[in-house]
Amino acid sequence: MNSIVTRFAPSPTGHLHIGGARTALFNWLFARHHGGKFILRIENTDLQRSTQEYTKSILVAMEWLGLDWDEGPYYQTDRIDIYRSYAKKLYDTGWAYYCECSPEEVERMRQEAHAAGLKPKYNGKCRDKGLGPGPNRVLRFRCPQSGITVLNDLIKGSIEFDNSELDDLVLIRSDGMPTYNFSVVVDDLTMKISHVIRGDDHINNTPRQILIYQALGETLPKFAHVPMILGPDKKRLSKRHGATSVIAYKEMGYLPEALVNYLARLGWSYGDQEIFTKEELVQKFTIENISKSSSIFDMEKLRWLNGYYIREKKSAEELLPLLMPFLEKRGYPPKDDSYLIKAIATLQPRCSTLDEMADAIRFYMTDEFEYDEKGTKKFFKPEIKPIFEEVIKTVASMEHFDEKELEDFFRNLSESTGIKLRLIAQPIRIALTGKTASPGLFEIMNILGKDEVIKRLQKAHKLFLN
RNA sequence: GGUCCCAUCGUCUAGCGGCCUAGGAUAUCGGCCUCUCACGCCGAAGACACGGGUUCGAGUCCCGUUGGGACCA
Repeated sequence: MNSIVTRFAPSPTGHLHIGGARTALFNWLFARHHGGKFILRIENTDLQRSTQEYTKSILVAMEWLGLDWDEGPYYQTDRIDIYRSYAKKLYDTGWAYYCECSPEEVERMRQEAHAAGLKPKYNGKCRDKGLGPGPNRVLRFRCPQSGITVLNDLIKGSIEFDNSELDDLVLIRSDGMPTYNFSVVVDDLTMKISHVIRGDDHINNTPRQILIYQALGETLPKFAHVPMILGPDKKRLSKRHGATSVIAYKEMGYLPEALVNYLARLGWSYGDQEIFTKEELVQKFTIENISKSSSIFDMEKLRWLNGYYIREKKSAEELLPLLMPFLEKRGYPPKDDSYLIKAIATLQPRCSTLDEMADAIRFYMTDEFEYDEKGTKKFFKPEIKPIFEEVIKTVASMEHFDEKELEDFFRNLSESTGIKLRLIAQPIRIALTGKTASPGLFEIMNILGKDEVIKRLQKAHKLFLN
């Protein structure tokens, strides 16, 4: 048994987003790599913005990604007493003091300091008043006024902070709720977290947290601050960049394996390798290989990777149940599994997402589709009419109607008439699919079946060749 | 504004002082394959932000500048 313990601690104020998912993934990978423990903790002390729906949604997203946790989910709201007992400890040892300054007063201090060209911070007015607990009083940390605090970050290296830059942060608000910087310390130390792996937007919070650890006489966990994920405009990835939640990618037809692979490679690398199974990631993941600079979320590469997983890493059989919800959403008439599997196999190299596949599969599901207007104009020329009729006639009389027989027939027809195969194939393709691009003609004829093919050919004949 | 972080092709990255004429992936473009579209294969174009040092030698180490980002306000 080793003592590696990591955690993911989202606030349920929104769906699990891409950045959070990657942080969770890195924590999970690190724990699994070392045979340690991965804990899930819900930081819901922001009562105004936290909801149960978002909590649920985050758990669902974690499960969908396959990031299983060994303990939790713990909820901070269940742990208020713990925070208060640690707060009392700090108060009893003189590391914390009560402050009765009103929010307006503190705001004024900041503005005055700012106006005077100083750091805008709390001026320590109540520091030495010796106040006890009481209504409208907050508990503040007695922050050292001098010296430096060093953060030895596993990713960024050694970072020094001047303690004089820090002010006496609030530990417990007047309503009795702990602040983020306090609860996170208490949680991480009581849960025996060995490695705190989180976004580097927390770097500036870390010296305060370190000072609290020290005041409590506790040993520090290791810190690893991973760089942010940015949007194409190099700003922190957010709603205005479009889909940012894991759930949204699920709904767009991305596979969890592809998203995990993509996220793992965003800000982390293993030589030139691009494709990783989850087992490989667990085996190969190290914090040393996390890059120090932020990275831009590249939807195009995710799309490529998802397409790769669809065509190379999944069988048509495996894809079927995953595709079903997308088919149902479109209200297609039901089809046999064996039929669908054959259809899916022809679409695998042609689709990057399940959503695309559900669109592309339309002509297999129904003959109610629009005909590509430019295509019909271009390929249904009067001179093709006798050929088209010959096709209907011969195809109707075919015995096997398999790919070989079909291909032989079309090639012979092309040769005997001297008309290029594509000029024969394209109107047929449009008649069967409505489009000028599709899977192989003989494949789709074979899958659709003779009766359906004849039916569609006759319909197109009536529409475009009369 | 203050503090902190970061800096290799458009993007993700390899590189941890000589193996670099800077490699891979994606995207882009061209070719091949071909019944169309994809897939696949082959090829092209494309980067060490800038300036000083250190060193026999710097993408790699140090300093500065510039640029970007985060946090606090």
